[in-house]
Amino acid sequence: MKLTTRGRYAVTAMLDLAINGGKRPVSLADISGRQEISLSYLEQLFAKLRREELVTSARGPGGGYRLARSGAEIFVAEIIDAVDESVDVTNCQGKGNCHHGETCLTHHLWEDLSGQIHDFLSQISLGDLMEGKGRRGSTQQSDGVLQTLSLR
Amino acid sequence: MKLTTRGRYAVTAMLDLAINGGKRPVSLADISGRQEISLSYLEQLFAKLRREELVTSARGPGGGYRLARSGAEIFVAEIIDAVDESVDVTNCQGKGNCHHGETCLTHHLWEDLSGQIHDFLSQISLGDLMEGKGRRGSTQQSDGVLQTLSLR
DNA sequence: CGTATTCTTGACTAAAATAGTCGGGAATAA
DNA sequence: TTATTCCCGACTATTTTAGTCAAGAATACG
Repeated sequence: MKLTTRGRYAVTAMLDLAINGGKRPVSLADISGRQEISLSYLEQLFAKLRREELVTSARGPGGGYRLARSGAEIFVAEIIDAVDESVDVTNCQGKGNCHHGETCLTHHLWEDLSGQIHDFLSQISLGDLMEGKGRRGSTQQSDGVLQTLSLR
Repeated sequence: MKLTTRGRYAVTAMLDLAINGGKRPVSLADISGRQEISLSYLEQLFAKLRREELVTSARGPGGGYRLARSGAEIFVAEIIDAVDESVDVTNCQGKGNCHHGETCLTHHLWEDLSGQIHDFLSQISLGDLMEGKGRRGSTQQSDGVLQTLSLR
């Protein structure tokens, strides 16, 4: 799991799609204009999002992209995974140069930690973000993880 | 909040320090050897960790670094914040070029999301990682957030 | 049919971040 | 006094990010 501006762009664009996409598909030019992301960069991102079947496309005038599923069924982790190939934690794996097992220990711990972040982001959907459930300090009632973490 | 290999290096190094640091300080050369991180790169990271008062240093033979507090009081988020300056989400802020408020909306949502990740990592200490509490699928009992997220 | 629109693809480039190098210094334990 | 270790700044190579460009394919619409 990696968390960079590219992932942010992808989540933002998908959120734009969730918000502005009704019956008609949304063109990348529209998203580009609203979110101030360059068109060609969006093209690259959406090529990956389409490959991972998070969006569907329609060519020609009036065409564009649609969410492949409802916003409630698309999770932030999926979006980030689609555009950000994850880090390789394989520094020492199998090489046997781990003195006293320590090298492998910390690597493994990091793997787990990044796995936890992944699990966490797997529970937040575009729908949640739209409804404001993703907001810290939200006063909404819910017994999910998001509420647990609304600390402020 | 950003999550890159640099942050991983820092967490790994701090974890090494937590594990191998008893009465005596731990030299960067030791960490470099164990974790296979270049010495000079570690120097840069520890300069920042020291500035943020997460570690203390001792010069001369037998010198090195110590955790500034106990592992139970040092949280993953602090470490990552110290070495990874956070992303600037200020693309449109104050510029008034947000058509229909949508641009600001998604930016704000992203800010919140990344804030949640930050909150999440603020609850995991080096001590937790050492004890294995940070492990997914851990069978240990605890009513904290870590347990909530141990999904597998 | 023709044309404008939009996705699709690949190659290329500029800028920034990451990871690492180098060399000189200052403190200090032995 | 010497080896060890932190400390610091400047420099460099590599990778990633972000963006450009150009050509092409599908398709709605007049």
